[in-house]
Amino acid sequence: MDTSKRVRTRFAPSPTGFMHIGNLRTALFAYIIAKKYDGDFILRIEDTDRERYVDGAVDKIYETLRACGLKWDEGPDIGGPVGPYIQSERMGTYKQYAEQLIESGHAYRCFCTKERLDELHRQQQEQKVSNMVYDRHCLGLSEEEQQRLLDEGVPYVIRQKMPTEGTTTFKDILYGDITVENALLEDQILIKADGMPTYNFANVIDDHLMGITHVVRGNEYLSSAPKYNLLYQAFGWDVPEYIHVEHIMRDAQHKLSKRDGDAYFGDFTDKGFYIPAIINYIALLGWAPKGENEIFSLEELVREFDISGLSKAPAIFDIAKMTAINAEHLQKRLTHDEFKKLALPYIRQSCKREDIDIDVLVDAVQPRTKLFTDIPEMVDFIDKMPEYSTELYTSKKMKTNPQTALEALKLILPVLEAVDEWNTEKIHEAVFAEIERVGVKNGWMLYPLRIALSGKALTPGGGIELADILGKEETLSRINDAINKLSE
RNA sequence: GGCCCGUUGGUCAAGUGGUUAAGACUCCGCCCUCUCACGGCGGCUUCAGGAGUUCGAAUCUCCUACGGGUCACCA
Repeated sequence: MDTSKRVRTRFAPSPTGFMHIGNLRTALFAYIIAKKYDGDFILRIEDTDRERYVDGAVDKIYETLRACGLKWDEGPDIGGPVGPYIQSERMGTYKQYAEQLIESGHAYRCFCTKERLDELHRQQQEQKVSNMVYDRHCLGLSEEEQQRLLDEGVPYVIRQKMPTEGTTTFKDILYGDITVENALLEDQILIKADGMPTYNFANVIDDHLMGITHVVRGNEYLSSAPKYNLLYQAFGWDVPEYIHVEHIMRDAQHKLSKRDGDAYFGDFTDKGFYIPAIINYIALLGWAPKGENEIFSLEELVREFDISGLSKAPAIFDIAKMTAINAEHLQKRLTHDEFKKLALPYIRQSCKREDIDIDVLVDAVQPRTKLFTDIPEMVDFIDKMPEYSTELYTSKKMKTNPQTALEALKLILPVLEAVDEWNTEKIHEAVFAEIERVGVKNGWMLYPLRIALSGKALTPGGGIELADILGKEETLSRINDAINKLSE
């Protein structure tokens, strides 16, 4: 990879809806590469297709990129030296360059109607033509004929004139040199009948004018890349370096699509994923770090990234792995305060009580949270003791059952009543003194306590932690209730 | 169908002619333990197939198979 010039990459989405996770990953790699080499990351909106334009989609792009921390150095909202950064505002430019190509003999006007093109296509299919390309009907038009059609106001497109012989080679950093026969290349449309440029043309013009040095894009553009090279050559411009990244798949046969309900960025935040973890995971899809660690913040990704770690094969999306990465971030990377801030809204979904020790609760919840959405169910027993069966007191391993539980709770009640300073340490001290005095195993005493305070088989923390969270009054009250329940 | 690209365990993947073929996730056991989780230990499972080149191939070459991409006045 050539980094002798200032590196400039771009993310060039079309405002056609939500942010696909594969698209976001392309943006991520473009961002990382720019930042890795202290370069610029540019945002350009490709809105040349008026049919597919969706209102609000541009805002969605800004919003998602910002949420992910992919800060752009130049873009439609903040401007920059090579704007405008919205293609629909650059119309004159494209037309002008296309005309230039006509004059230099690299392009020509085509007046073919949609009907003729459809018919041509139908015939080619019928005859099983292997290389179905435009038949260059309008290339043979005389000057006079062209002028006549122009005068009549017949709509036309501008097509690129491909060489009929030889080969074209382009270079991709990942794939190396790829060579194709020029005869196989179609005379692709550069300017549409409505005057708008096609993606294929606008891209080349903008990437050049904006000084893009490295084009990071989806693998679906790999086969059209030779045509771009020919365009660059026709203009006498330097060709940028390409990095085509493979798709993210649902399984070996299918790309991740909206049908699966988990193709868009928003789908994952809705499911309780933490944004830096999403970024971390998608970076790992199709890229492998040098070392063994795979938990990274965005800044660390920039530091660790190396182009040689990129994969040429499609990667299958694995929600289980993403969940594990998410858990790592939540449990290990976040401080108590950071986690508290993010988790509180989820805690409050099912736990409204204010008279509990929230910090102890947060500490209990954090190491057990894989997804934020796990939290409400985890803490719902705090507001209200759930209905539960006394069979919960039975544990083979702890050697407990409803009878021993009643015994244990009766012993523990006065001990807890006597605790003055209500915190985990003091409660622990008092309870363990009692355990020692009675001469029983920890579990024999503590397991029943946990059940009595929660009514659940699984809880965030053991009996002592729960007691601390609930406070002295509530703890004693719940133990009394349990004793009554077990006495029946 | 033509052209282009790819193929290491269930998944992500390291590996660039000589390795007991890393690591992570998943799953299963065991340990730790006041449940679960965490943590620790261990296990299952991999070079798509076939020819070559070579003393030696997951690594190089060719063929086959399979998969993906592309063949729009969409991007």
